Amino acid sequence: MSSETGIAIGSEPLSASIKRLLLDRIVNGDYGPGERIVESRLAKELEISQSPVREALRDLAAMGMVEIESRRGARVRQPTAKELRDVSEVRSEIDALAARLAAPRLSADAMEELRTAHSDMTACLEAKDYVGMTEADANFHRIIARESGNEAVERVFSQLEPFARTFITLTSPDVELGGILRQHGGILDALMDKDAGLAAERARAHQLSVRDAFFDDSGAVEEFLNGSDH
Amino acid sequence: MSSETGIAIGSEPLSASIKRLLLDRIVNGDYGPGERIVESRLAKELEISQSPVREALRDLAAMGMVEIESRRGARVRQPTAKELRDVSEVRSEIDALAARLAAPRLSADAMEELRTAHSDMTACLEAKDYVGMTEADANFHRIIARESGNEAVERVFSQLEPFARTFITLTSPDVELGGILRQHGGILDALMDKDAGLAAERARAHQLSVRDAFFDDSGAVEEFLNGSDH
DNA sequence: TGGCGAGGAATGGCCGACAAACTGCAGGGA
DNA sequence: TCCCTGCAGTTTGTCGGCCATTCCTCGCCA
Repeated sequence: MSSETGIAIGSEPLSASIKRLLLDRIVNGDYGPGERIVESRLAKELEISQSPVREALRDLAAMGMVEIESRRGARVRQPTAKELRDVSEVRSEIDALAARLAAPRLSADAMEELRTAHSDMTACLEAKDYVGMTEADANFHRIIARESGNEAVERVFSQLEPFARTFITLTSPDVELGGILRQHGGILDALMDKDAGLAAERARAHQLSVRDAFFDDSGAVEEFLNGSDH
Repeated sequence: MSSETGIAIGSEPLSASIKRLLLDRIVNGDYGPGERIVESRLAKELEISQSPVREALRDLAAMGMVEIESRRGARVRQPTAKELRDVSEVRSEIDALAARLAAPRLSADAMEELRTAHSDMTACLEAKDYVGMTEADANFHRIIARESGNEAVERVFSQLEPFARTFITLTSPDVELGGILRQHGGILDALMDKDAGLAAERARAHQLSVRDAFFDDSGAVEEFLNGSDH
């Protein structure tokens, strides 16, 4: 389960719960691209005040998931195909750096985590559980980012990661997911061999192949390409 | 002038003005590292309500300039030397990517901007105007990021850039600033030759040399290294 | 003497309300 | 017919206030 209607989780601030709720709705496509999110309306729907909603929207704007124009409100950011490519391109460098840094310092525990994430993903693919697969996929890369020991890498990664989720949600059946798994396997192998250079190169190639998928495999994404090119 | 006491600028939201004000105070060192920023106190000082202050703090937290703990308030983030190194390392990849992408598509206007930023920086160095120099420095790199045509590069860059300013503020007289200028010159030349590979390599080397400055040149920063190394 | 719990002050989180700003539309004049 | 102007509805940005939690101090008890 990801999230139903319930919001409160323990003593966590309301705004954080709302942020997660909105993120879920966005990456799952409940909110259409470009759709407007009205603070007061959402507040009424959730039976809370405007303030926490406002804060959640600000956080999402900082992540780039929504766009806020002064005095004109927030709307779900529709990443153009170009932007998703842009993000993948940056990810190719970030993930390569992460892999290079992580390789020599991977603990046995972390390797175990990576193997688990990888087999989770394999299982999800066989079960055709694409949502679960995106989560496992994100997890795989997140572990590497964390194990890089570089806080800036972690932060940048977590900012860019939601875009990847949007991608897979949009293109799920079209993309050759088995290829992603194989690439992950290659990265995993290189990391276990503590071959930093190879791991970095494979991580980079992986993201670049994701980038290129936006052209070839996905008709669904292409329709977003509305004059964003110069 | 950067900002005095006045806050309002045109019809811009209050929170944005406050954000700039706080950023100024932080990078200029008016707020000590780790110092607490109390919402109600600041609101009273500026004779406004809590809400815009709160929002500004949230924005700064998203940038990593302050740290907010739930129910425990905000404090100025003190980047450890390790973290500044981390950021520089990420920047080395981001800036290299930016330079590589920008090289083949640089317009004449953009090149002119770059030359201007470079000579501004030179002038500031001669005038020993270190604050102006940080601004010109930031500008130089920002132009390249913008001209990369990759929105994700731009966004990530703008998130990481304030850390660099902290760096120079902290280390101003200690670092061999002339070296930075020479490196900028090298990047500029490569860009004008539209040599993407060379520009990228020089941009990367530039940031890595910044990273290494945290060890050699600055005693002021070293005191922050409190067990953050593993 | 030292640890521990009660009590008070400080402060963040959330609320409900309101004014200013923006949007869209209708009506009048060129 | 087209553009400018005024009006009404909607929504943001800001306000002031209240409650709950956290932090700190002080007195109690072992």
